[in-house]
Amino acid sequence: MAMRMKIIARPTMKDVARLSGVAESTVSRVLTGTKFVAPDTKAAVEKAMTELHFHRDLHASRLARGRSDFLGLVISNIENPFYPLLIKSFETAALEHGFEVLLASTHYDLERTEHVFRRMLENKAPGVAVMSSRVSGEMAVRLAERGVASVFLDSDGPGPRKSNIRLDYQQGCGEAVRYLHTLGHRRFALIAGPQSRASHAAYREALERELKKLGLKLRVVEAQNDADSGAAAATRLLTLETRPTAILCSNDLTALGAIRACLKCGFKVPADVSVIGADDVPLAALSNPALTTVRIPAGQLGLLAFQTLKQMLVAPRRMGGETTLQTELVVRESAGPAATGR
Amino acid sequence: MAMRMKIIARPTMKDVARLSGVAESTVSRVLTGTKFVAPDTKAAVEKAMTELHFHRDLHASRLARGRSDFLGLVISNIENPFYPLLIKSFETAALEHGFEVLLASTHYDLERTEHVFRRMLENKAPGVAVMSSRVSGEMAVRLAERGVASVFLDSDGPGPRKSNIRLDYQQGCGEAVRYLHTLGHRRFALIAGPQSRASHAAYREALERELKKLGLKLRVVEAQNDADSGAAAATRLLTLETRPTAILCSNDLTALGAIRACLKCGFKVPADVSVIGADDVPLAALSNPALTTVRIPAGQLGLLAFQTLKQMLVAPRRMGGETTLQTELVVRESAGPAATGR
DNA sequence: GGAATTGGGGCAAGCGCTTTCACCGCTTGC
DNA sequence: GCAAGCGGTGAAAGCGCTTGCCCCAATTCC
Repeated sequence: MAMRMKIIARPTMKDVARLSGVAESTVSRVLTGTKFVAPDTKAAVEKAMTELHFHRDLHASRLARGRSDFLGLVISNIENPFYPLLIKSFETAALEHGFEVLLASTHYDLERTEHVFRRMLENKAPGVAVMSSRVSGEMAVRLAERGVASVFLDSDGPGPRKSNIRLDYQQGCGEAVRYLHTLGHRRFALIAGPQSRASHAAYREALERELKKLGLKLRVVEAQNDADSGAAAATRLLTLETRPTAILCSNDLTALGAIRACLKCGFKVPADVSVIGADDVPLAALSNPALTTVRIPAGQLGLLAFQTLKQMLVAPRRMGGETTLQTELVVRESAGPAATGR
Repeated sequence: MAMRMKIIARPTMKDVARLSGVAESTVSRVLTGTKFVAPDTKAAVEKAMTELHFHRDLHASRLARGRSDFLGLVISNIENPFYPLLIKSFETAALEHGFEVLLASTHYDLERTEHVFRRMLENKAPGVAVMSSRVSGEMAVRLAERGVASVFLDSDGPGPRKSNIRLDYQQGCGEAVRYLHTLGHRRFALIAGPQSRASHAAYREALERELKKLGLKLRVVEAQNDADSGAAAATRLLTLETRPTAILCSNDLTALGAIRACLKCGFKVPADVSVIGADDVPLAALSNPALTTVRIPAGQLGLLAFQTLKQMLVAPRRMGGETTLQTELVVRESAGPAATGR
């Protein structure tokens, strides 16, 4: 005689409780580990769970618990190759500590940004990391009002329940400028990202400050953050009467575009013109010539963002703090000795 | 006299209902739009909501509703530059249709994969897209058993509640082989990804089939999916007695590594040796020489995955289907006329 | 003009879990 | 020997929302 199997489509804790002959509360306790349960009771419950293919319902759990295990991670656009490593390290750290990650992109769009933050609130995320530089600080206030901790990147400092991570471009820019100077470069240009974004403006200022120390000027051309725009900007620079021998870019994509433009115009890189990027995107090392660049440690950034958030969750209703992350020059092949003459 | 403001930390629907003088059910109805509500009632409710800064609790909503609006998107590793565009298009489509995306990476790790799928179940995702080729088909069964629809990439065909998207490498490989043949190439090599993964094996077979039509053989070297491994493989190929004039790669990263290795060994690309990649990663166009490659339309893939899932959600408890996505050769600079002699 | 329909909205029973409180049977302290 | 303490478990009250059902008034129909 075949066993009469009662197959339950979506078994609940009640089913598990009944099958193992305990109360629901006990099942809950072995599930969450919040209280000690006698070994054989526990074993019986676990047996019943596997038998029924039980999976707890996290929505119910989060509702009853009153808070969720989601951490928000807000970025601007996942296609920016700077993000994947950041996301990965944030996610890994979060997972290890029992959080889930709620990833959302703003696409630099106001409406979408609004939507993203509403989503964070509606999902009751206890904390959110905003790793996009173009989100107004007002969002931090709105989050804080609802008790949500936040950590921003390159925003205007910490606030209540809001921390900030500052990127120190000075270090990396200094290294880059001195490196180029040693190689004999005297005419510097920057293909800058949109100056409306704080981080791009900061990068430019860091560069200018370093050059000033050497009594040198910086020629700035503004561009978008993509390769085409970088190529166009480079072309403009190369047709100048006194063209620069060193071109810095606020971004690796722009730099890659600039290099292509140089080659297309008949200038060798780095023999005729040196190009330095910023970010140290994974593929920077693979292009030809391999890109010399000012590295922003994306992996560390993701980890730091998580840790900062975690800390704020432990110490509720307190002011956030500020941490600084260093940048550094990564020397590869796209910069070399300055060409003599012009 | 100052108004006595009753500030509620986390207002609930009950608060909104009380303030606007209606029942909770009515508030719910204006929130979800499931039933018509008279304009002025609606206005009153909305006014109360903004006044209280009300945000609905999605966990409660999902519990009451009995299902969630999460769609799972399982990838292997977000650092693979093939994914960002795929993720973006999937996410955009999902968002437009009122879904949320639950992104998860397997990292080719069994334990982590297990965790990922449990997470999908626990979050009651009604459907999940598995865009990683190394997830066993058993997962589809486990999902289907719980009524979860799934769509896989390059798996072993459709099944109950499981659809499949097949990448047709034949088209792109054919174009690549004929293109190279026309350019005079006769000695072909493939730097193949691990043959244990179905998609890599399929790529190799497609290539061999096309070459057979021309009476040519393919020399295969196996490598990992990264640039270093590609470089090593290329170096091996170049030191062969009869070295190939055309090197195909099952992946752009490998190809980029291979090109660097060629240059390092003193071979010009494409003058001395032609290299063709696969995927068409965003930065393929930016390297030097710009990479000629067999494109896998990541954007279309993401969209298709969503649409397939959506369709299965509409038609419950039915078999899934299979769709094929074409690949195509994108001609850029890394392949050229075969060098004469050897 | 009375009956039948209909649109708008209230009531209340859950959704599946967590957690407080209470309880039971035992060991421990004096 | 009795009170107190304690480890293990159960009963039940929610968590904040959705939704089936019902009701009331205002229409519409004969």
